[in-house]
Amino acid sequence: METKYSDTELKIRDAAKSLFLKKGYSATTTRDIAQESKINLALLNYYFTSKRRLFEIIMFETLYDFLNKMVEVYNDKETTIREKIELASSKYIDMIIAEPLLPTFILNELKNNPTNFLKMPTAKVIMKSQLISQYKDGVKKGIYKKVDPIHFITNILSLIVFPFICSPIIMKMEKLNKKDFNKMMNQRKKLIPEWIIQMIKK
Amino acid sequence: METKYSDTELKIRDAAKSLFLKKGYSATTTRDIAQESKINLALLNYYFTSKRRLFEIIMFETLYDFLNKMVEVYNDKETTIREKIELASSKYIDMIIAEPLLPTFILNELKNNPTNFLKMPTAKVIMKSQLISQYKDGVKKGIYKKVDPIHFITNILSLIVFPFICSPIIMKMEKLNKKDFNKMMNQRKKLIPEWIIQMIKK
DNA sequence: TTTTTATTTAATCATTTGTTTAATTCAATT
DNA sequence: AATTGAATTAAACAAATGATTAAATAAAAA
Repeated sequence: METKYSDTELKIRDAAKSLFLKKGYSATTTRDIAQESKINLALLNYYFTSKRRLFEIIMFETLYDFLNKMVEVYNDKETTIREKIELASSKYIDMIIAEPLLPTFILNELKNNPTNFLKMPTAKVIMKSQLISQYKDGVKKGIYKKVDPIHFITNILSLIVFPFICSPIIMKMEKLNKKDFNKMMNQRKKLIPEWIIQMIKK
Repeated sequence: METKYSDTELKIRDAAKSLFLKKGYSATTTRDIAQESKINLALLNYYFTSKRRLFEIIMFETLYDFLNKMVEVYNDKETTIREKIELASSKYIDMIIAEPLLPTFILNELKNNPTNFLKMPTAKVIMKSQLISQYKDGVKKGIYKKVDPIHFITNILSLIVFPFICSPIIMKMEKLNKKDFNKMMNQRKKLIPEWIIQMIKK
C-alpha cells in the first residue's frame, strides 16, 4: 500500500483528469475542478501551484501510461507479427473502450504542446521495436511488399484508433448507440489483424 | 462577382476561422479575433451578435464544405470502386494538406457539440452512396469478403485522415519536418487504394 | 499539554473576457 | 448642402477566472 498522494491531492487529480479529458484545458476552470473534487479552491494552488502545472502533471502521466501500454506489445520476443497485431488490436481497443476520451485528448493537446512529448522515452522506441524488425525481415525475405515501416505502424494505429476519434460521425451515419459502437469495435479486434496481414503480403 | 459579405465581415470570418482552427473555441478570445482581423472589438458583436454565434456560423460552413467535398467522390456513376478510392485518397489528402488543422478541429468540436452535425444532410448520404452499393454488389458476387460496409468506409477514412491527426507523433518518431511528412502522405495516395482493395478481396 | 507544522477555509485581488453603450465618422440619399 | 442610416470607435461594465492572503483548524512533535 503506497500513500504517494494525500487524499485531497488524489481527489483533485481525479477530478482534473476527468474534466481535462472531457472539456480540454481552456474550457476547464479551476472552480470546475474544485467543485468536482469537492475541495476548497485554494487547495488547488496549495498542492499544484497553478492550473497550468496541474495540467502538465496530468498530461504527462496520462501520456506516459498510454504510451507505455502501447509499446509493451511491440517488444515481445516470443510472438509473431500476426500475434502482436492481434494483441495490439485487442488490448488497445479494450483500453480505449475503458477510457474513450483519451485519444482525442492526447492528439489534441499534443498539437498545441508538442514539448511534453519530446520528453517521452517511448515515442521513438516504437520504430526500433521487435515488431518493426520482424516486418523488415519479412520484406527482406520477399514475403512482404517493400513499403516504409512508418506506413505499416501508421496503418495499425489508424485502423484501431481513428474509429474512436470519429465515433460521433460513425454513430450518426449508422444510427448506433454507444453499446452498438463498442460491439462494432470488438468485431474489429479480429478483423484488423486480417486486414493488416493482407495489406503487407505480396 | 457576389458581394455577399462586407469587407470587415469577411476579415472577421477569416481571422476567426484561422484562430478557432488553431486554438479551438475556448482558447480563442474575442480580442484575439479583433486583433488578428484588425477590426474594432465591438464590430464582432455588431456583425455576429456573440462569440458563440460567430463560432457556430463558421463551424457550420466549414463542416458543410468539408462533408460536401467528401461525398462528391462517392456518388460518381461512371467510376469503379478502385477509381473512387483512388480519387478519394488523392482529393482528401490534397484537401487536408491545404488545411491540415481541419480534421482535428472538426472531430474535436464535434465531440462537444454533436447538435450541429445533426443538421448536416451529407452525413447519412455516405452510407447510401454509389460506392457502398458497388461494395455490396461485390460482396453479393462473392468477389469481396462479407463485412459490414461501415468497416469498409471507416477503413478508408482511417487510412487517409488519421495520419494527419497524429502527425506530431509521426514526425517525432521519424524525425520528419512538415515537408517530409507531406511527401509521406503523397506516397499514400497510391498505397491506400492498393491496401483497401487487398483488404476487401477474398 | 504545549508548541510547531501542515492543512483547510472564506474572503479578496488583479486580470481577463464577453458584451454593451454612447459618441463619432462615413456614405448614400434627398 | 442637409439629412439619415450604417459603420466604426473608445470607453466602460459586469461577470468569470486564476491566484493569493490571512485567519482558523487539525495533526504531529516536543
